[in-house]
Formats: sequence, C-alpha cells, structure tokens
Amino acid sequence: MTPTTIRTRFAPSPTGYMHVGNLRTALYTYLIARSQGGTFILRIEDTDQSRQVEGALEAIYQTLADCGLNHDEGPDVGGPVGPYVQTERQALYGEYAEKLIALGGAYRCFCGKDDAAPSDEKAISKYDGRCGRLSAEEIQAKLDAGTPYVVRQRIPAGRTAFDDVVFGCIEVDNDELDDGVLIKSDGLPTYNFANVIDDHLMGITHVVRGSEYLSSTPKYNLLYAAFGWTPPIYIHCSPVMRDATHKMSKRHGDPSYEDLIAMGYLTEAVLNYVALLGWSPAGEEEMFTLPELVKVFDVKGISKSPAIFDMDKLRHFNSAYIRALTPEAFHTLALPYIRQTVTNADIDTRAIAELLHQRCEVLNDIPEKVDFFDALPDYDIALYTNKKSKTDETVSRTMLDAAISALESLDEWNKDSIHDCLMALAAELEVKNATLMYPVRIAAAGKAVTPGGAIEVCVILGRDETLRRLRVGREKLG
RNA sequence: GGCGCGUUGGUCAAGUGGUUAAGACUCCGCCCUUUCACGGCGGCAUCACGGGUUCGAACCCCGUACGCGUCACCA
Repeated sequence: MTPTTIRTRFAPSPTGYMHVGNLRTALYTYLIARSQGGTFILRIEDTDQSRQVEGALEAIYQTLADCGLNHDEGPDVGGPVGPYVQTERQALYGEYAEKLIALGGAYRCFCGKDDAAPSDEKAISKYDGRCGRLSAEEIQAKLDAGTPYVVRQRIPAGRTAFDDVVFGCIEVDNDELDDGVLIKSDGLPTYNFANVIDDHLMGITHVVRGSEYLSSTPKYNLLYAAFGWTPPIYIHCSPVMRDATHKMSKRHGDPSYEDLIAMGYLTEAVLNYVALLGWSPAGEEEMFTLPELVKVFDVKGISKSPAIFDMDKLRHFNSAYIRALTPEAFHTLALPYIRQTVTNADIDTRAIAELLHQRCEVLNDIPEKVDFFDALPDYDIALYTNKKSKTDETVSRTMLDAAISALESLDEWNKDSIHDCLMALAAELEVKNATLMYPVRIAAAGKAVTPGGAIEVCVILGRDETLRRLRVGREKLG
C-alpha cells in the first residue's frame, strides 16, 4: 500500500521547441505516474521573462497532445493546486520567501548585481555572504532607504546528501554551495526557489529532470530541510547526445520532435525509440506502444550514461511502425508524398501505396521512390545488365521484343493476364522468370530499384504507357 | 581550477564475483525472390587504462586517462 499517490510533473520553460531530450523527460515523467496510477501534471516555468520564445508554449501543448502524454492537471485543464504557470504564482513565492527568512534559511541581499557577481570571468567565485551577516538594524535601514534587494539562500555549514534513483547516493560539502538567489530583483523567483515551492505545494512525489540539476539538488534539499518539508524522490536522467561530446541541440541542427514528424517519422516510432534512449526494458522486446510502455516501464531500467541519438535505429522503428499500419491508413499517410512526384490524376494511388507499404522506412523517401510513374527517367542502358537475373543488352533486346509483341496481343489488361502472359512467354523462351521480367521492369520504370516488380509496375502504368516505354527501351538498346 | 557524475562492440544496451559477456540497430554473407524491400539463417565486432582485493573480477577498492555537468538575479 502506498502512503501517498504518486504525482509527477513535467515542467518545461517556454524557451524553445520541444527537443528529443525534453520529450523523453516528459515521457518518463508520464510513465512513472501512469504506471502506478498516479497523476501527471504540466507546469509552465516562465520565470525568466527575457527568454520567452513565441510559439514555444504551443509547441509544448501540441507535442504532448500528439504523443498522447495527456496531463491530468495543468494551465489549460486546471486542477486543485493551481495556478500551473509560475508567473501567476508570484505572490506565493514572496510569501514563502518571507517565511524562509523568518526561519533563517534565507536573507535579503542588498548588493547590486555587480558587487555580487564574479567580475573577472576567469575567477570562479561564490557570493561571500556579506549581507547574511547584516544586523537587524542595518537591514531595516536599507529597507527604509528603499534599497533594492534580492533574497538569497543561507547555506549552513556541513555536508548534504541525497538519494537519486538513477545515480544513487550523492554527498557534497556545503562549502561547495553558493548562497544562490531565490527571489530576483524583479520580484520573480529563480528556478531554484520556484521549483522547490511548487513541487512541495503541488504534492509532487517524483521529480524527473536532466542530470544537469544533479549539482544543485543539495541546495534544494537544504531548502526543503529549512522549511521542514520532505524532499521528493529524484530521478535524474543523463542527456540525449548528438555525438559523444555534444548534447542534441537546435544550434547543431539536430531535429526536434516536430522536425522528425516533418521528415516523415511517425509519432509512435519516435516515442518508442526515445523511450529506449537511456532506458531498457526487462525483457528482449523493444517495440512498445505508449500503453505498453505504461505496463512495462520501470525506473530501474534508466541508465546513468548519456545516449547518442541514432537516426538509423529510429528509421528501423519507423519502418516497423509503417509496416504495421493497415493498407488504408498507409495510403492516407502516403498520398501527399506520392502526389509530390506523381501528378497524373488517373493513376491508381492505392496500387502504388500497396507496393510502397512494405518498402518504406520514412515517408519522405516516397516521392523519389515513385517518381518514375509520372515520367520515364532518362536511364543508362547499363541497367539492362544484371548478373543475378542473367541479363545483358543482347538478352534484353530479345526479351523486350518478345514481351512487346506478347503484350500487344493481350486482350485483357490486368495483373493476372499480364502475369500469365509473361510467365507463358518465359516458359516458351526457356529462360528464368527473372531473365524476362528484369528487362521489362527496367524498360517500364527506367530505374534500377523500384517498389514492386515488372508486373505491378506495368499494371499501374497501363497498356499504352507500358508499351510505349518498352519500345523506348528497345530503341535505346539499338 | 574546485566539486559532482560517467566510461561494456560503430550506436542503443543486458549484466551486480564464476556467463560461450544477452538482445536490438548498422555492416557483411547466404537463402527466399520479378529489382529492391520484407522474412529466414549465419557472421564481423565490446568490458577505457594501471594497480590492488580474491581461488576467481566487466562486476569490489584505489589511482590514471578521457568525456560530460556545475560553479548565473537561466532553467
């Protein structure tokens, strides 16, 4: 029996687009809640007004909705512990800052930005805490004089330890910790403060976040301790990397979730792959839909080391998800891509989709794969030479001649009739099926690689166009 | 630089003192086959390094190297 229900939160700041690492954090956060019947909350951390990016908020909502990571509480759906946007909670932070000052866990700092910040960029220094030693009279005098101030955390002496689900027990000397700013001079809280207040007030039991917060977690626990609160369970995740030394980033041109979708990846595939970046399931199965992930997810499988994003493996997942689609669903998805290069209004796009379906890894590959249906490419006759099919230019001449006259005399033009006709012809010529089919396909498509074989291609092209192309091929061969 | 963290094949990774060191992706070969793809079978390739502890270490300890993070009135 769990004493408290699990409550997790995804707390992005609207400062950019939804990156793969963000998505993964959201996913894990969602999975932890859902797998244990808990509540998944969305909170917007917008305390840095200068970093707001237009459209970022929309991207967050859209991505979560597309992925099915539905939140139970949040700015849009409300909930019992709102508001869920930090700038709307400003009064709350002020109130708790006062409380913390009274408790001795914080103090007002009247030093200007320049006095407190390291002036020399080389020198790594921390705030010397001088305002923490001001007497009550001195503080009152500053206050009376209207001196602007920030609120800083008072770090006690000693050592602080905390447990992380992924990294285990981490202990640091408090000397390493700075008296960080909790309330900025604009009155808004820093992440360090808002996060602790909100997580506590919102009853968050499990905090999932990037490992870059590992170093500052002791400060948060000191804050919890000063308030007499119980810290949450921490789950720090290592970053998703673009290569061995760089995190995925927009700056390097790494794709965001929406970029991947625009490239022709399926949401389900992206989600499945992202889940596996830094987490491994107990068994050997790797393919999981979101509901399946809810069933099998276990924080024990989260790994400590960073994971490099591998587009090849994503492609693999994507092609598997595409193949699993119904023919109808695939046709609907593929049609716009087919239409990028196949404009002929009369052509049977369903037949094309059918050929494509098992041969398509990413939707963006489609236009290039089917362009020959619209126009016969200007191909090299070297294509007619294929060792496996036992063809060369001479053989191809014979095959094309025979195929042309056989197809010319065909009354009915459909898959079966063409099939029977060509098979009979191959038998009559005493050649392997491939020896006849190969040159026909090359002449019909003008490409070395095509989705579907000679018969499928010819059926879609239709009688006149097929015969025209076969004659063009025959002519090219001289 | 201080502190923290990390390091199993090219990539994701399983593994918690005794294993032929799983599996997946990629790549290669073969089979299937009307090209390609799918599918099937097989293969290449890994415990960063150096010391310990131990009968025995990928697993425990120490150190080294390399990498990442952090040291903001950013989150």
